[in-house]
Amino acid sequence: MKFEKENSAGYLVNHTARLFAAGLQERITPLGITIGQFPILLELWIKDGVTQRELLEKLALEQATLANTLNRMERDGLIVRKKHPADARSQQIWLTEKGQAPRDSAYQAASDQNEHSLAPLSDEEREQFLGLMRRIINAAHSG
Amino acid sequence: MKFEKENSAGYLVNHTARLFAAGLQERITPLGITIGQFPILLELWIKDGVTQRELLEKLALEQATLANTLNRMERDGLIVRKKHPADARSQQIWLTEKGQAPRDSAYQAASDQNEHSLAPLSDEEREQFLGLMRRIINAAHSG
DNA sequence: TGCACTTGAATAGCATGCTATGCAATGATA
DNA sequence: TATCATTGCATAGCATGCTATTCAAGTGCA
Repeated sequence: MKFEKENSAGYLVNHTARLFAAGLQERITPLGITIGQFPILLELWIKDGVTQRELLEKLALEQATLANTLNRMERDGLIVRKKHPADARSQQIWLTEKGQAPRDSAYQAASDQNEHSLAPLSDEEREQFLGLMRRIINAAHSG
Repeated sequence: MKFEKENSAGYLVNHTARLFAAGLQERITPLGITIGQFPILLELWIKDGVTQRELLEKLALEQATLANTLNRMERDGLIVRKKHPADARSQQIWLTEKGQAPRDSAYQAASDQNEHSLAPLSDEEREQFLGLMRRIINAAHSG
């Protein structure tokens, strides 16, 4: 039997993901944010003042991963947690000024990185690529 | 300005990679190996007795990442490091019986996971998917 | 030969992400 | 109302992967 990693979807997708991550990392480090914080910030830039649970519903992360990343974001001054008025177990998560500021630059950085990594693909191929991944993800979550 | 993560290649590829990783993890845990060890084992199953540097050339990893994972593999009894006869700085990395044993089951596990994750795609689409990723990776390494 | 440069590898320190566990607040129910 | 289950979250502990640093051993050259 044999197995070639270069023909393995799992290996290739892992490698590809690390390339994207490294590129984005480099672009957003100057903004004072990190790649793990990025998806969380994307949600908070749409709507903050939410609970961790509400945030979790929009993110493909485990609860513990989110809690840990929020800890680092609070440490870094990007967010604050405030008492929830109706439920003492939970807190509302608010962006600070420092968390709000990098929004547009971060959007731009992510767009630039996507453009850079996808440079070898035509527009049609880029759409194919996104579509294939969406189908893989949907299938994983349903079956 | 706005930015939707579900339309971002970087976000989707990260999510997809985590799905593959989680699935493979589950399949190979019973074999006593982990997903980080997997690519290294693939190379050692082809040829062991090599130096860390030779191994590194075949893997898309940083030197420190490889050294750390090899440490855990040694701790877990999958490999042994033996003195290199000609260069005291380096060592030869050999698979133990425990490192050799899971080979065929591991190949099968990875194939099964690929098959499972790619289930929603036709054969042609799977080839497209692999081809697109190879082009992204190649472009990243050359430009 | 002696000294500087390079190479091979280990380590420190960190972020990301996971599972498992703990715990307090809330809710439901007898 | 007292009890038990559920919920929301934090923490411990780990693997993976990165950058930066260190260090010993080898190499090259004056």
